[in-house]
Amino acid sequence: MECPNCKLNEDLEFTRKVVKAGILRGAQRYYCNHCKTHFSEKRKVKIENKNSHQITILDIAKHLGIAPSTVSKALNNKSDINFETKNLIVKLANDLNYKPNHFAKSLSRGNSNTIGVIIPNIERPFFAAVLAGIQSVASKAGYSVIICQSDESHQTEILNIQTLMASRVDGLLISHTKETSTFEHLKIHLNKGVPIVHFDRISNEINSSKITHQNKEGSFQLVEHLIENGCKRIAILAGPKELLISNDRLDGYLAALNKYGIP
DNA sequence: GCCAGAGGCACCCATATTCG
DNA sequence: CGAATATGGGTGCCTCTGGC
Repeated sequence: MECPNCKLNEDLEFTRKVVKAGILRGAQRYYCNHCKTHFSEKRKVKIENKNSHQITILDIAKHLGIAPSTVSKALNNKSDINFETKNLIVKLANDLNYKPNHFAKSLSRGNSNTIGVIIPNIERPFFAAVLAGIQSVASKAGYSVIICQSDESHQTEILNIQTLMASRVDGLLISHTKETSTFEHLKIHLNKGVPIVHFDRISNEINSSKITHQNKEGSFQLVEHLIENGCKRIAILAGPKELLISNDRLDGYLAALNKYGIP
């Protein structure tokens, strides 16, 4: 132990002059009577990196005795690198099973290549089909998708948005809960320039992109098509409670039936 | 002087730690 | 207690070196 100011060694005189002065953030604190200053004990063991098992470009660089930036260039097919050096780096990366850290990539690039999706209920076939479509398109574009379920709870929807934004998603696709009537939790992010797209359940209160379908008109055309193709009797199956037909869709069915006088 | 190859530093950002 | 610093991985940009 040595006082950083006096630089005195740990002799008898020194031990008389330095006294323990409590614990500060896990480290022993001392007070030097000679120079009248406080100082902390240096930590002897460096805190291990929790992800130290993961191979990084630094490991590859150290192994080959070159700079990390050279490794980065080699692994990302940049032009200004020697062919043989590049081959050495790529071979070692393969041997060590190197995988890029996506968090660090998003840190430097400012984007995560990830899209957040919030749906009210994953059990509804409609949303399952929408998710399949989103996943397919996003994957082709090189994006990953994080899916959250609000479970028709406004509070859960807010928490989902906070979680997705903390994960630095590049954009958000959302279908609101039935409880949602205020949109401040979305406007904050929209004003910061985060792309937000509403689908299925939309609101005109918020100035975002919207994708919806016309239930009433679509249902009307569906029934009309059946009637014009010879159907005389039409049964409407409501299904289980969670799959009940929406009112506007039912209005469409009934309007078409009334038009053709079919009970 | 020009060019290719390589090195090194700042930056991104949140969090933990250190220090006065 | 607040300010300063370190940490993590990867990239962009600038600088340096050596060969021609």
